[in-house]
Amino acid sequence: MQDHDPPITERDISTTFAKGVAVLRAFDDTHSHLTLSEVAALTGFDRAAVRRLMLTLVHLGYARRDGRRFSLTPRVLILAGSFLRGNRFGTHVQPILNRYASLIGSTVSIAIADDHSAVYVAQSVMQEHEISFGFTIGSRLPLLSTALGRMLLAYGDPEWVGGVLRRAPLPAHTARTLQDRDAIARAVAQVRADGHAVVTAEFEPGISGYAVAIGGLGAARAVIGTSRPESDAADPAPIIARLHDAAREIVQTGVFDGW
Amino acid sequence: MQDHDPPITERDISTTFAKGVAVLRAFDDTHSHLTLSEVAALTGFDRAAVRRLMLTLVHLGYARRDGRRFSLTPRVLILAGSFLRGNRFGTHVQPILNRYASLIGSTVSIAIADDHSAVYVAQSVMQEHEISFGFTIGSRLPLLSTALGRMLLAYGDPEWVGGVLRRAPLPAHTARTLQDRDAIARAVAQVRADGHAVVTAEFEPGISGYAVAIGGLGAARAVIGTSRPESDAADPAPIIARLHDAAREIVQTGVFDGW
DNA sequence: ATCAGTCGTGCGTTATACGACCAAAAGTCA
DNA sequence: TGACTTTTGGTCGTATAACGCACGACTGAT
Repeated sequence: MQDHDPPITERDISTTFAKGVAVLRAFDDTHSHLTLSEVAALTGFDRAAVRRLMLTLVHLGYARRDGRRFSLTPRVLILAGSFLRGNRFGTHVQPILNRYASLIGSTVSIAIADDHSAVYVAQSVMQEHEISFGFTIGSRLPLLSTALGRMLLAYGDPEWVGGVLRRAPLPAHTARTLQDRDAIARAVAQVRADGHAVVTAEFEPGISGYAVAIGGLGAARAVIGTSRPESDAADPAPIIARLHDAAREIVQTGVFDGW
Repeated sequence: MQDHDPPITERDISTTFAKGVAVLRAFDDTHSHLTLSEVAALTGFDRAAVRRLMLTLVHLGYARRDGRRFSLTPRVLILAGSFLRGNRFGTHVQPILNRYASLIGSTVSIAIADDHSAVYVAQSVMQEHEISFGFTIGSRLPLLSTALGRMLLAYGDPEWVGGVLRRAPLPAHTARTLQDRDAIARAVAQVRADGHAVVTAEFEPGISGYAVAIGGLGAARAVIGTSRPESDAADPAPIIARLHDAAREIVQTGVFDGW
């Protein structure tokens, strides 16, 4: 794709390892306790292979088994922890999020694209606010119907974007969810032109989402955004401006540099 | 070890997958940008194998390459995110930590054992406090010289504990770091008897650490603790009591159930 | 230009994945 | 409750893919 460093990566990639990661990822918020057969069904792999891979995860301590059901252990947090530490996430990125969340007055989140979803990978924390709306790190949002998602699409690889626009599921979360894929494509083009995305009530009724890219048109793989009651925001411009400020600061950390 | 569910796991574990995970884990806070040779040296694997595994990670989007150096991408956060969501971490565990941190007046953290270290996997967040002392999720502490570590040892599998007591590195972080392994073993036994650990100035000068187990003697794989200036704490009992309260609440979430 | 270090590749050996089979448990219906 | 069907987990042999080693090319210093 954008791998210009080594000519290309053909098939000197380890399918076994890739499958293992896929097995690990079969566990998400809706599937936290799975049987071997369920994992096999979710990943499309052979049950025998899934069994070996799952037992490997158990052996390494990343999964536990209780009878026939497997689940992940907190040890998987270590996999992310090394990245967080190595990139000074807690000391450099998190404070930026917290600061702008205070300024804006609503929870600020960073998301990246994964499959057909935008996934929260970081979020501001505010002592008072308890929890915004149940969306936390790891939450998945539809790319097509949210501000974060459309911002990711606007700055994403055109080939990938085309595929998502054509094939990604498009459930009508609300009465106002855009159902016309061509219309969504035009909306994404507009987002690209504007440099920011505002989407109202297409995913959660009465909620408007705001998002800008972290980095420039070809360099951005992550987006930052917030959401607030639709009624709140007569003028989105101040919010967008703040988000751009935050994005600029985050770019300077280098954590979200292109990959 | 404690796998009584299936008789035992012998060699129906996938070494390729295990190696891939090890490669992923070669990236920590002190090694965030590595060459193939460095990864090979850190893991002890062949360079060719490391190359395939790294390219696999790049292909999957979990790593990037810049010339000859590889580094992880924020996508690795997704691996943890699914666990966090699936176990309602953000909505159930995190508030407990935050609440008790306010009560106690210092940052509260959860750690698990990994290799010869205790690793932070969760931490309270306090808007005001900015950052406690540079220790964030992913931080590694020596098992032998910290309260969190000795608590993990006190409730850990005896065989594993013996190995750690005998073989784990024991640098003298401060002038007061216990250097006699037998004395540390006795201290760990005392911790097991007490049900809590207090360690003063053995890791950071002027800082006392406090820790209790999350779960009972055989069921605890995680510990919760805090640290504060040595001068603060004439009487550790109230702090320990609070930590026990927090541990009880966290046990009820089931997130840290034995594995 | 030399030299040390690193990366990429081809081939023989080793180990993994796949599919089928069997046993056992779970679910179903009378 | 009983026997039935269905599903699940574990095992075994074989084709296939990955590993490890060695060699050659390249990069970047000194």
